[in-house]
Amino acid sequence: MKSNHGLDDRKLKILQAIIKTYLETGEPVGSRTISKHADLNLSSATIRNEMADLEDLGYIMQPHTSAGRIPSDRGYRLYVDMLMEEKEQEVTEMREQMLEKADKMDQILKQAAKVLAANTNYATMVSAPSNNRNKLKFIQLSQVDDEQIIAVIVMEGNIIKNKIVTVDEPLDNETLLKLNMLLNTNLNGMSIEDINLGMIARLKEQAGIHSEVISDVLDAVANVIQVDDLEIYTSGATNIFKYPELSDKQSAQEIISAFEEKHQLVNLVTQTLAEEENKGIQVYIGNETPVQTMRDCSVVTATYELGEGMQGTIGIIGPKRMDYEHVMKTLKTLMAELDAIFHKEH
Amino acid sequence: MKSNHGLDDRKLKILQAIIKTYLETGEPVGSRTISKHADLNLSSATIRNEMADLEDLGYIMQPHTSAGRIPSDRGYRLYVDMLMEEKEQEVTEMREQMLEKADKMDQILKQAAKVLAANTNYATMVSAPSNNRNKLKFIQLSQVDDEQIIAVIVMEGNIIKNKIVTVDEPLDNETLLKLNMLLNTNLNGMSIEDINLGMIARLKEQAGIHSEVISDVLDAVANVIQVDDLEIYTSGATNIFKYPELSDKQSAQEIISAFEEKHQLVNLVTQTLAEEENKGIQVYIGNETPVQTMRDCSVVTATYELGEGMQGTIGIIGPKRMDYEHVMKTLKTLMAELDAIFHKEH
DNA sequence: GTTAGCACTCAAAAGTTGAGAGTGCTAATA
DNA sequence: TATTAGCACTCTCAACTTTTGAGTGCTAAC
Repeated sequence: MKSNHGLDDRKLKILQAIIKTYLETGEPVGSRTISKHADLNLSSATIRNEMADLEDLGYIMQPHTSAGRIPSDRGYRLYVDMLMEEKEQEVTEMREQMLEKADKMDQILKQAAKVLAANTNYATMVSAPSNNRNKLKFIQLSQVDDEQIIAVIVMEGNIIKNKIVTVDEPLDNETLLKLNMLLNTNLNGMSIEDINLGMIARLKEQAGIHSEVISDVLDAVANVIQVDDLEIYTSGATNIFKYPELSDKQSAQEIISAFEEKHQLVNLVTQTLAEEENKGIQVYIGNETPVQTMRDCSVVTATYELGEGMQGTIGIIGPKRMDYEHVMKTLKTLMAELDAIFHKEH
Repeated sequence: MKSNHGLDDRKLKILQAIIKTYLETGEPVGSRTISKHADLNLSSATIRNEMADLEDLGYIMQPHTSAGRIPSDRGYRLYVDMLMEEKEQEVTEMREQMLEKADKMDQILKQAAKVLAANTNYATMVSAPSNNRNKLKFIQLSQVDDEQIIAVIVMEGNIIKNKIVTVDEPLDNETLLKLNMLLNTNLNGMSIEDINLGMIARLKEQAGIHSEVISDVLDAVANVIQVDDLEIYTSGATNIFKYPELSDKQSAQEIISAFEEKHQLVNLVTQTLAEEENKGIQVYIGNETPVQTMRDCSVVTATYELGEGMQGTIGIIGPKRMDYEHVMKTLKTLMAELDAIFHKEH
């Protein structure tokens, strides 16, 4: 009884057995089922007594009298916490930078979501790393036609953004060269957070009559890196149909909507990134979730880092009776995999 | 009895009444309901006789004895064909080019899908125009760092693509300039279909020792414009939950999957684009659909053209008892709207 | 402290019934 | 001859009842 949950060893074992069985079947589990469990040799009657206690303590509950028991959110929580303790040390090491070489980052992340979904049979999401602290690596303006200039912005990690800027009259080659020089010497290595008003004023001043172009370009830079621009890739939303408890019309509609309108998932990302203390894997059970429509689900998220404060989120959404053990293992593997990919194609 | 469907006027009217009523209610419609219809003054008994005929002819059917009738695919087809005839002339004019100024084309199309879904309460998809025949407008190589060159490719309609090319050692400024000149003078105004082996050989020859870079860039061009790259934006997939006949687990799962894995929708796009004769609006009813998973739906598609053979597809997917009239009208309006948007921001 | 046994509860599945909607057929009507 | 009224019949659906079986709590015995 060292932990603060106030359960003796036997109760813990029974609780664990209940949860595991429930994870497999999705049906309330009765005393008889548990009594047949190999490792603890107890009659169903004894189990019943213990179950009554566990229910009083709030770890399990009955959907109705004379049904078996199902784990409560609190029960899940205890179970997950125990799992976490076991895995903790292994988890920490996997956060490694997978920076550089990501021309096709979007494709890789999309694929990651897909693989994860296929592997777990749950719904998954992967957010692209936020670019707030990412540094500018290269900016270039080019004249496309008489009225249009294209600004190409490349950031660390080879994230590329473009913006068409419309001008009244074409800029001559020399001016373009000058502006490019100006932008690159001043902005190289800066993050969006580094670019303050003073710097902007300075740039504009130096640009002279072309300050407007600079303005537009800086707008583009800011815009391009905006948080609400946050790309989110999803996969396997329809997996929820595999779990009857989530696939009544109402729930299915809500959950799938969230996956369709990805902005609903942004909460999940920001929340996950906000929880500093636990940078590894996080589990939201039922009402703990930041996304209201997923209150009947469990959500497991992990933060990955591409170095330099660029971090993204991976999430798995499934029923509360999710196979937490497998999910965590798979998350870890995926991280390793991603790592390998980002490094392989040097 | 001018048309070849072999129905006299009265039968036609009754069929129409049946279909319209069914579109509203979603329930099988009985003879009594129709007999109360204002414009044809007939007793239910007469209607029954006519209904029996219509059933023999395959236009309607009974889900079971002593239920009302529902339209068969063939019935819908006739109904839709008649609608089409009415609308045909108006439809043709709306195909106008909405070329130029589409830096944010993707956002506009995404929004278009959303609006369409909100307006119709069906699921919608919008495909970005295929770039097969789109012309290159501007290509530029720039050195990003020692090992990397970025190729920026701008096409008519301001569709921008990037590709990072890795090189063994940095190219000096002069070489870059030369290569840029080479690429632009040769490729400007060409479509991907225009670039043949001869041209490639010529380019490589002129590039001398840097032919490899040219190779990579051309690969990039080809890749970037690939058909399977076909962007498809979707919205309102969960609308299908509004139609009981589509929202049993099985169907919902299948349909929503198609929307999630957009590649399943590619068929729809290619098929639509393939049907040359009818460039306006197309309707696939039930089994007519090119997407197997939508065999219980109706799919209405329209082709839009951005000039120069760049065309995309808009699709609406809903139950067979779709409000065809409204859908077609909305499709038209959307086209007009898109047109306005693409021209407003000159 | 553990267990066997029994009465009790409840949900889900399987029947049962009645109402309602709709049909097909026949005979009467215009 | 085309239309209609009327009636017997069919079938689904919803409401209700019954049965079954899993599971419980409690008590008394080990």
